[in-house]
Amino acid sequence: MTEYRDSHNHTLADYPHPSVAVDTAVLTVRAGGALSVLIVRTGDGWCLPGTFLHEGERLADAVLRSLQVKAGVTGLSPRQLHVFDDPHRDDRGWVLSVAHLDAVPASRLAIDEQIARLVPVTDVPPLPYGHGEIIDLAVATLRADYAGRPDPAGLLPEPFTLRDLQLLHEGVAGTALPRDTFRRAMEPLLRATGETVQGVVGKPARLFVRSI
Amino acid sequence: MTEYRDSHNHTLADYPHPSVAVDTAVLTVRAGGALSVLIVRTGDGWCLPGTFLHEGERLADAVLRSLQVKAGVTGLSPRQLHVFDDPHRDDRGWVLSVAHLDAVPASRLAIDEQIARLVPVTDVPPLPYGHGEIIDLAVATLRADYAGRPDPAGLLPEPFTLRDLQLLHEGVAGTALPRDTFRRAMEPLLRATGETVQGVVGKPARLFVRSI
DNA sequence: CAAATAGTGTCTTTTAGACACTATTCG
DNA sequence: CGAATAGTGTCTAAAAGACACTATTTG
Repeated sequence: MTEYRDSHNHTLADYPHPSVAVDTAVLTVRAGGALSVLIVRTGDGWCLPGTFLHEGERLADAVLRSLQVKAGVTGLSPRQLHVFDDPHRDDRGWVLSVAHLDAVPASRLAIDEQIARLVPVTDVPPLPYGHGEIIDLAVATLRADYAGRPDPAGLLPEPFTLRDLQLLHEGVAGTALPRDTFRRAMEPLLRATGETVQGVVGKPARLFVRSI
Repeated sequence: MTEYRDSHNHTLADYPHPSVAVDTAVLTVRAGGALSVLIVRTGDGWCLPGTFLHEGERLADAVLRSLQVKAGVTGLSPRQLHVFDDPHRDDRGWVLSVAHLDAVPASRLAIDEQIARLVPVTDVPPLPYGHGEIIDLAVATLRADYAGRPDPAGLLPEPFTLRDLQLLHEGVAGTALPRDTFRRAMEPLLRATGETVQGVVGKPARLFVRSI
């Protein structure tokens, strides 16, 4: 096994251990098209949902557990962003916090307005303990993911039209995207179901599913 | 402060805490141009250098401490890659490992061949505990960094010629790069000192320093 | 038909790369 | 001079974007 002995030849049990927490930026695109983040009420203000890691628990499971409690969400795939390790970050003691990103369809968020809110990422109130920084990192990460592939986080229920997909990507990017270029970039990465949307004004759009 | 209470309303002190370790892929480009990684001897085989986090210590400082001991290196800038959190990863108990990347000029590595080796990343022996995966992640991260900017890790002593820079980038990338395209991409991001190399065969090359 | 939306052809601009040419040094 | 290396002009191919055109539906 790895020799984690240091220069004084101490081993695992000799040192006090930190508490480990997870904090998560839950991102979603709301009906209006705004990329938004979930924040929860704490004492006097707001912060990202988080919890302490339980014994023998995986980080991703701790994230899911905290979101289950705070927003009634299940079955997602948290992604690690960064470990915040300033020993004086938390006044209750030595706490490492592992920041996560989780993208969630808005329809799967069951938010109790008393304890949680969904706010546009362009309009986040000041948050304590570097949580604003976590959101910035999460947004940048999600945007990078969406730049090259169609809905990698699966925010859109299948099947969908190219228009649906573009509106979603514009919500994530926070800017308009050129329609023709978007189609040419994304269509090769999709599979047409052969069906079209019925009963709408205009030429019926083809329906697609993610193919890769 | 953040409410890290879970659904059972326990707090910080109620749970056992994990040990936290750091493991580091130290990457460098050797004289021959090969991107290489530092591995250290452990009992029967080899692994990445690592250590346990001491009380109140920052992760980056633990990384630097472990490298000081294992390779006599100081003053670098470790970069977090990923937290490995499988509770059964380490048979001595519950250990979270934060994988890091640190790029180091080969000239600053003081390697005692009895306890450490520098091996090309194309020729890494099988390593235990996911350390091979850490190296893959570190290499991909370093290559992404080097794709767009001149020597972002500062592996090359200033001033340098465009040829020196290209040989370094080719070492990191593991492939040849087109000379003219490389120059046109990098020159705007450098500042010419106005000096040239003296006493070499061929037209004397201009010297540059990183400008951003 | 008008309005609305889907889908595409084509032109321009930009960029990466290929290639070849010129420039300047040493021996 | 020839060998070696530095530096650059120019052509081509590929990609992104602008623009406009055609296609198909509802009302």
